[in-house]
Amino acid sequence: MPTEAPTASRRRGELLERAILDAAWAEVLEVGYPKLTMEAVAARAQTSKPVIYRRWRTRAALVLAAMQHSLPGWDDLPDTGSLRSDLIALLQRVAHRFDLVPGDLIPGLITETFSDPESAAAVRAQITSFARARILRPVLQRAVARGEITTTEISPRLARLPFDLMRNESMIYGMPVSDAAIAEIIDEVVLPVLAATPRES
Amino acid sequence: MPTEAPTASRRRGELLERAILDAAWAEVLEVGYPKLTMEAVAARAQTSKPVIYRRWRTRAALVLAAMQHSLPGWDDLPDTGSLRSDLIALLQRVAHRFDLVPGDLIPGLITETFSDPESAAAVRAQITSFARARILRPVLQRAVARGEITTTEISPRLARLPFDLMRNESMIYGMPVSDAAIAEIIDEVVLPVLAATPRES
DNA sequence: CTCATTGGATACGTATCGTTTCTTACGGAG
DNA sequence: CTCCGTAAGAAACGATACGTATCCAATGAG
Repeated sequence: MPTEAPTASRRRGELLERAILDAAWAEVLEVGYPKLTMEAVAARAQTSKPVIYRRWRTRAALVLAAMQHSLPGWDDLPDTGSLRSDLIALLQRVAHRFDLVPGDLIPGLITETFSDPESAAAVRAQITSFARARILRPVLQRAVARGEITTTEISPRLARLPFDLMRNESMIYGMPVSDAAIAEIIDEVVLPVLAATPRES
Repeated sequence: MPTEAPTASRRRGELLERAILDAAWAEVLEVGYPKLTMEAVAARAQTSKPVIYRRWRTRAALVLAAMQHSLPGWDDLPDTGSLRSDLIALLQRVAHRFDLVPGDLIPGLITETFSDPESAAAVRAQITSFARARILRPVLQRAVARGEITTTEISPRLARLPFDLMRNESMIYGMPVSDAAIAEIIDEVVLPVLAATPRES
């Protein structure tokens, strides 16, 4: 009787890959990004360093893949009755998503990919994935239908604005973005600028 | 005749401290934050590791001190004639200040101080030093005098807004913030929200 | 059944860590 | 001018993780 399951059989392909990504994500959650080592990931996944290095050339690439593998997708937001409450619900959902990611991970990835434009772009794409998720769009459409605003055609900058402010808040303070901060962002910045902008004559 | 000046004499106190901070800053500029090693700093400063560790317990503390030691202060902004051009000038100055700091440094410091609240707060204080510098205040005062806005009494959130957006831009893209981005920030966000906000009755 | 592929174990040399030990230069007190 | 406490500086420590090379065996395709 072996004291520990000696790796029932030798894994390959998808199965092995998922095991490594799961191990990497578990390591990030447990020890944080700066203390994550390839050796620890290999040990946790019950494999060896070369197997990992064959697939991901750097720690950053591995962890980015692990993050994409582990984070859930975006569900639709229910209609909460007003633009303001829709926005609150949206940003609270963003905040909850941030909570799934250790606070040192995003800045860590930015730092380590800084001198490699390709990986830096990959990190940036992940960070700004809100844009691709088109998560703001339905909120604006409902607001137009209610007559609260006049158009969904806002500039890219404006569409980014709430998310940029959330990301900034999260990175700077390194803790969950509070409901109070969300309310500030919406009431003092987002709603005023949405109200002011599409006023054509 | 010695091939290299063998450290003319043994330095102490202020002089030594400045030499170390200068060496640390030079290293950051040369190799970037992730590749900066205490040994390299010691070598460049012509001293030894224990001397550094006696003063700063971590790499992050050393580099933060080096940054504070090396960055210039804030000069007053000349009156450029309008709120918009004043804001443009202000954010361009912020952008130039960002250019003095390698793009991987701030996220690197955030990452490494993440699990030590005290150092994290020190980093945060440095990052948000715009607030303490009260650099926005005179711009608003002049705008009030011109009749462009009605009050300088804006909320802390609004006072942070331009800087938060600049910082976000800089961290995400890891390159100098373009004049186009500055113009977007001002024309699509800051000015509209300033115009919309202090409208009482 | 055979064989090319690739997982997995191991070990290598290197780099840097943070600390310890020891010597010696400096500079203030008397 | 001398003495002596303080701190600089050199060297070496064990530890850890790096990224790579080598080797063997399990696997699955044909």
